[in-house]
Amino acid sequence: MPSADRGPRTDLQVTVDVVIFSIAGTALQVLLIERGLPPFEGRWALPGGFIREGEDLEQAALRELEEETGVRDVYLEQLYTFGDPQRDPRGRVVTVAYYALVAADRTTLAASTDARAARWWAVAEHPPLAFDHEHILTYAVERLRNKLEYTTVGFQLLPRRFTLSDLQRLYEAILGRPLDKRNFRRKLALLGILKPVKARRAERGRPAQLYEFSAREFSKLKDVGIIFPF
Amino acid sequence: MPSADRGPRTDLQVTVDVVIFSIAGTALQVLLIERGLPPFEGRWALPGGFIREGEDLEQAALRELEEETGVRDVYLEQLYTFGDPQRDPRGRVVTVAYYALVAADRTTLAASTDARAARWWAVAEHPPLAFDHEHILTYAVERLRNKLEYTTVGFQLLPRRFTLSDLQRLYEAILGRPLDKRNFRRKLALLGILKPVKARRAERGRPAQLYEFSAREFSKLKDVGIIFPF
DNA sequence: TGACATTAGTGTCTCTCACACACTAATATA
DNA sequence: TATATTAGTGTGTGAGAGACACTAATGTCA
Repeated sequence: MPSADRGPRTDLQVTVDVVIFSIAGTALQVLLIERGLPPFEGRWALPGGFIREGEDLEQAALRELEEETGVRDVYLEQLYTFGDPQRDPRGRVVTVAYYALVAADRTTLAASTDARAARWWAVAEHPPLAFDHEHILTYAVERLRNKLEYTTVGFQLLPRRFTLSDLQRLYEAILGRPLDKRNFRRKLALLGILKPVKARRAERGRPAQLYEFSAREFSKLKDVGIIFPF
Repeated sequence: MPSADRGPRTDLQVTVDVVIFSIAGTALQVLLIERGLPPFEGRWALPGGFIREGEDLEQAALRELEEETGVRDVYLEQLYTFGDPQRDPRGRVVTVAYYALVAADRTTLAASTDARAARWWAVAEHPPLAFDHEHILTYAVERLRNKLEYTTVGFQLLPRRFTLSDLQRLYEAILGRPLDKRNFRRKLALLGILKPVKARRAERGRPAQLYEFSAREFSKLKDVGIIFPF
């Protein structure tokens, strides 16, 4: 905390940047915005902006998220704070990065009343990014992968009802490696946090059982400190 | 990133606070500073201060660390960024919290040329803290516990040479629960990252073999993605 | 000098979980 | 009715986690 050190500085800004993830088919997607102003005009960047008066950091991140996607109650987690003095050519800008997980069916890509272009990119094929956003994105993907292995955050990326194959594809997309179907399903069954609903879904091939995530059962597990072991 | 949003704000500060851990005997310790100025005059607080011009966040944390303890090359990790608008009565102050691990034998508690009182407190018995520092400390302890279970950060808290009992006491102090001696030693042996040195240490009872941490062997493990499984 | 207190050091068994692995079932369509 | 496509199911093996109790080496004190 401030002591009788040297005085505070004033030419300094704090922003919040949000890495918004979603899933499309078999690929992990990230929402990017094409910058309309210098610096990095025309380059793509993570959505973000200055924090406002009286606004908590997480509130600011939620606001950015809602502005871009129209959704509100999604998974959001603080990622890391980047403060390299050179990271923004305009001056000293410290940014607090968050990442968010948005279910594919809920995202409406907030009508671009905003003049800026915003679109989803497959993480594996995204364009060059402005500022140090490449770094932030890489870090977010890494964190997401780790979290996936010992929590259930991944469920946030699926619609309310989904098949076990959906879930497995999700995990494979994020982890970037194939998983064994039987082992995957066995672990899931062991956890007992999915409940089958009275509906099936047929697209091609044999129809698949639909499931819902059972927050009830899950909270029981959390109480006992059990986590999601993929 | 800044867009054509509303303009930046100027009455805003960024500080860095550092939770500095050490081990004394059987208890986890944290370094606190008694505040000499309002707000919270007379209260104890985490060491910290404003970031300086052209100074990276981590540099700022290292500087605070060195000012208080005189040590430089220690384990330091960014913890979390706290930005509640009410957290500092003087105005909007966003703080980036770090935590550091300092070996007991290296800490010299930098001669208090500084007028401020600084001392180690057992985490379990620390006094009330200023600002939201109680919250930060709690979070740091939690993080340290987690890290301890899947990395080797804990070694940073011991002197270069130590006994297996020292190491076990360290783990028990941080985790707050007893560990089985044989299981503990077996896992350690399996990792193969400790090398015995030609010396033993006797205080009371049977003299104990001294060990050193083998960074060589450890880096081999890291390459393969193996981690410390306590 | 021998009993005692104190700390260091050592193996085995059981159970759970991770991982490898291949076939049958249900539907749509040609 | 054959074929393509996706869903669904069980077992065996190996590694590691956790429970558990005695012997060894030293210092101290009667």
